[in-house]
Amino acid sequence: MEISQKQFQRIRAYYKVLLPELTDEAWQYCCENFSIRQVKKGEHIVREGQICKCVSFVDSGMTYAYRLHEGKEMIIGFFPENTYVSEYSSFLERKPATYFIDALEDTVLIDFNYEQMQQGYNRYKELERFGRLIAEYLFKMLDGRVYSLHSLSAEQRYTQLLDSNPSVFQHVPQYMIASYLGITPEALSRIRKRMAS
Amino acid sequence: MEISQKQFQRIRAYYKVLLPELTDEAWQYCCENFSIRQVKKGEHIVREGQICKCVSFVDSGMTYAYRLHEGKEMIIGFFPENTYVSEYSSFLERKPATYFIDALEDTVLIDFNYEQMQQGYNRYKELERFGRLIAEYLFKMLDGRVYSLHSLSAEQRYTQLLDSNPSVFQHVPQYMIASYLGITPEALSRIRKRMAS
DNA sequence: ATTTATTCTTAACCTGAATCAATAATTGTT
DNA sequence: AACAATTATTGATTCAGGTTAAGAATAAAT
Repeated sequence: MEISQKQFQRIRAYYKVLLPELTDEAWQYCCENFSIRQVKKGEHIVREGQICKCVSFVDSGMTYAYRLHEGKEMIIGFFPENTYVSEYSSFLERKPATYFIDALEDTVLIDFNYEQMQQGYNRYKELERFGRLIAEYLFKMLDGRVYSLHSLSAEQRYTQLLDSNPSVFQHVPQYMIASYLGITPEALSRIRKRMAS
Repeated sequence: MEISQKQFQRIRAYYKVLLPELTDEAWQYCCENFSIRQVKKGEHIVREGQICKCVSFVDSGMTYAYRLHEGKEMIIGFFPENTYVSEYSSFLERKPATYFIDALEDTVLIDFNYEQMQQGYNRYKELERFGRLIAEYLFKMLDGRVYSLHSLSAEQRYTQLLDSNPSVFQHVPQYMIASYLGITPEALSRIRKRMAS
């Protein structure tokens, strides 16, 4: 599918945040190797058990990752517009994904697949660096998540999410947020009630 | 302080696990820029509030990371011999560390500081790659930790640690393991009792 | 607009782990 | 060996959050 000039611009802007020194040459390589993917609400983007083949930029829409655990959906995270999403451990190690990634709304993804990225790393020093910066960025995300799950109470985790990522509440039903926070929908409802009064 | 030839060999072996293509030239650069540090039991390696200046290879001994939270030590992780330890978010962003890293036993560290690493990244494509692989490695560690804290019960987390990292139990008092698991020492004691019978 | 499905709330009760408090077992020290 | 200090266990009590079950509020579909 075609990628519009506007989309290219947007992605490039996001690249530049991480990597100001991106050259036209390396960018050209990226442009030639992106591929675009449209996913309907409720469809899988990554399937548990299959190797995750790419890192995807969420151009528009909303995605989330979840794991089936003892019959329940445990929600790992939300990845809105203008973020990168991937089952990164599966992607890195070429092993079956341990969780799903689905579209919560109709979503447009821009994919960069494993082989293309590895080739990019080999050809362009800056892309190698981009790979490092992506990994470092993802590390920092998880670092905050570990802190939150390890040291904060359910209520503190909720308030922290409200502060740090309020837009999620516009897109995601409350029972999913509860699962993300590691509590039941009932518990979240009670926390909200307690905080309102 | 001097680094022995034996120590160099050991570290190189650990580099090669992540990065088989390490050349002699890049390795030479590393050797010239390592510095060695001896830390006594109970001493700080990284202090909360100060910028973490290096990534350290634990050549011998035992280290652990913990955060002071509401008056209590929350133990983030254990880093034994032959692993890398750092307050990596602080290191990456040049901002004050949010937790401590201490020596649990007399420990020998081999430090690679920020400026040296950045310079290495610029000079040697392979070191840039090494930086990426380190970040990816740390990502995978945290990914498992998030899964454990989010989806497993205290007892499951304990059994998982027993399976995946039994050597920790030789070096670390039980109350620290409890904190790492996110429970009290009393709760861990009860879990052990329950499992024994 | 009415029905149907989904999501959210509330209440009663249950459970795993926290807290408080005391004792037992280790480990370290002189 | 005797003492002090640290670490681990056990019991009684409390509490956050889970479970079950029902009803209220939204949203979606015909």
